[in-house]
Amino acid sequence: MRSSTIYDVAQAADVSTSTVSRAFSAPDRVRAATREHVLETARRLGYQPNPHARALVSRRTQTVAMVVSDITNPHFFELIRGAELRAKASGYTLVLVNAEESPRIELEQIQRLTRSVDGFLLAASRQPAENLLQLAATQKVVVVNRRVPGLASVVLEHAEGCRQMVSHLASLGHESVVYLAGPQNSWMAASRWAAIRAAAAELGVHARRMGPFTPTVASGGAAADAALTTDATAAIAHNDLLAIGVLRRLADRGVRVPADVSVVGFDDIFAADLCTPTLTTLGGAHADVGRAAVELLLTSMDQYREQAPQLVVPSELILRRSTGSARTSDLSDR
Amino acid sequence: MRSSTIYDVAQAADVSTSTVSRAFSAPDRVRAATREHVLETARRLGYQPNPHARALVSRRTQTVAMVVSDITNPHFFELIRGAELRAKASGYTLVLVNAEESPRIELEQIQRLTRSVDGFLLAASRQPAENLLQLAATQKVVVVNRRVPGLASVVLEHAEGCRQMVSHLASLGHESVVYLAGPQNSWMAASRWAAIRAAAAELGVHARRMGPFTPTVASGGAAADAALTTDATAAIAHNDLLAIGVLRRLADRGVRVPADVSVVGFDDIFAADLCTPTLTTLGGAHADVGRAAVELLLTSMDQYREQAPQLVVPSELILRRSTGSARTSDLSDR
DNA sequence: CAACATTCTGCAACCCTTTGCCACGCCCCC
DNA sequence: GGGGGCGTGGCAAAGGGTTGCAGAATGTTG
Repeated sequence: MRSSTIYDVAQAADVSTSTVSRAFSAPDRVRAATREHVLETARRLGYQPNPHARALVSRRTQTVAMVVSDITNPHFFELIRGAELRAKASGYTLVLVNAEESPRIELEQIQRLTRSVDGFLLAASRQPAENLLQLAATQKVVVVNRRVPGLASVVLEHAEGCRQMVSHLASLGHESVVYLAGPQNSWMAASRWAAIRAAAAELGVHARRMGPFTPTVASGGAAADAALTTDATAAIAHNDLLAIGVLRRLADRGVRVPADVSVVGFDDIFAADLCTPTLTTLGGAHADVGRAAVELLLTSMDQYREQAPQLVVPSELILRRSTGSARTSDLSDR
Repeated sequence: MRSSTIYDVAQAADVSTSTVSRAFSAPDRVRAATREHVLETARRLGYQPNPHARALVSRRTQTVAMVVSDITNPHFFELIRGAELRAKASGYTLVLVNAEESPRIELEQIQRLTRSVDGFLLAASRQPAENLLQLAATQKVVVVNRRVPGLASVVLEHAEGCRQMVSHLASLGHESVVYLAGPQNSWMAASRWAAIRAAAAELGVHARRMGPFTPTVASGGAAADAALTTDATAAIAHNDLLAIGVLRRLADRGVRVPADVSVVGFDDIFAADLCTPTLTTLGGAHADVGRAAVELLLTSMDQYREQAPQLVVPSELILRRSTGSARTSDLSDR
């Protein structure tokens, strides 16, 4: 039972295929009465345009790809959800691609899809900037939670957020903090460290960086141990997963949080409000980030922009139980 | 800069387009030397077949769609991940579709995609069985965590799991349990209740069902309150999200878990090990479920099967802190 | 009513591959 | 030496739309 084509509709409506085509994709190029008649016939025949035939000539696939560095990171869920919803609202389909934290896989997957999608959303891309620029020369690209000069981007605000974070710790008496850094090639990791360092300097707090660490719960053990080799009274983990891993390890080692050490994370994932103690973290409307990114991508498809827009979605410091006053005595004296 | 087509390659390699096509998709229809030459030329020209042109005639898109009832449910993460990985391994792309817990949206999205994908993975579908059968008449379909006579399916074992769960509670002295049910149209909810009821009857435990509840943390409040209107000493929540909501509400109301009430969930989501108390739950290798589902779908595409296979992936009862001995006195006496 | 402008609509080429069918050359065998 | 079979490769027809161009129909104006 072959499904009906544009020919069937044309024949049934007694017009040419071009008229049928236009009735759908250029409604004002055909008289209202004719259009109605065609659409009605199409409906009656259950006609649905074949997306591949359409894509073949129009070079529009009505599909966008979202590449995430690690699909298992809960932080991306909201991002994906926002993007999916927004895409659907414009009749676009979202293809999800997992880079598995590997720049090579990321690139391979992108190559593979260049012909089948209209554009890419690159979330937390691990590619060097030049690769991205090169890609953007032939594809529509929006980078998410990363900024690359010349590329459209959406990031969750974090410079000011980091400042607030350090300031929050400073006000609790912390004089030495450690940043447990994310992956080497993560723009976010570098950017956060820069913001933390600047804020620390300004507030007279000593800040150091350790790592890099893979942003997973499993890596939290090593991160916690590293943090404990320092005199820092507060640890800022690259993300909530890492922070939760740190909390676990500290509990195992009998270090009290926040009495002995304060811990903060980034992302405000669902679990941050469940772990013990609950986690102070820099959150924000991740779904909005995803939504905005798709929006940027879609508008960039049908209008040329002199300058690539760089959007910033506000963040919010969520205070929970993992931060408290700095301990006054040395940890080893306890 | 138009990218190179099969014509360019054919011309450069001095063969016909059919030979180029066959060099790629039917390697043994062309002499080894010719094939090498063609492939080399293609490589040199950076030729990549246009997936749409290919799909148009071959009717194969190398894409499968996965429809989930709610993309924000962490339980699906592993499922999605397993499916994505398996699909990628066979050169397939995974399209993710969110049904937002709405049967209507679910159906619309499926319709929209019928022409652009080779098959559907329907996870926790909320459609009535007849809709699914009808869909399966024209599309390749594998249902996940649901069983429909006549359709290929993969489910995480839960009948035996529910038995273990009830048995675990019975051994702790619980004589009355309540099942806080999932959505009305969820096959899983019905199936779990049947298993729980059977096990309870067998073990001499009183079981009742309340609900339905939307399987979210937010609904946990109502579910907990409902549970407290009964004399049940243990609550089995439809999934971990609901269970976590229940835990929260119980804590707010000063009901101790597990001293006063035991709580168990399903899925073993990441957060189940983080909440307070940690949650006893029926877990399993969800990624395997996703993997198996894709596998079933892919094999069903190139080989006819008399009988639709129904796979069952083993589950595992994870004992944590939310279950303990049944209280001996009435809750209101406390 | 003629001349011209404006909408509509149809023709036909094109988008890029796949694939059924046929032709060719070669080897083998009788 | 002629015929059959097999391994290769080419021809050309899809596959289902979109779109530039031009002709037809309709409307406007003087």
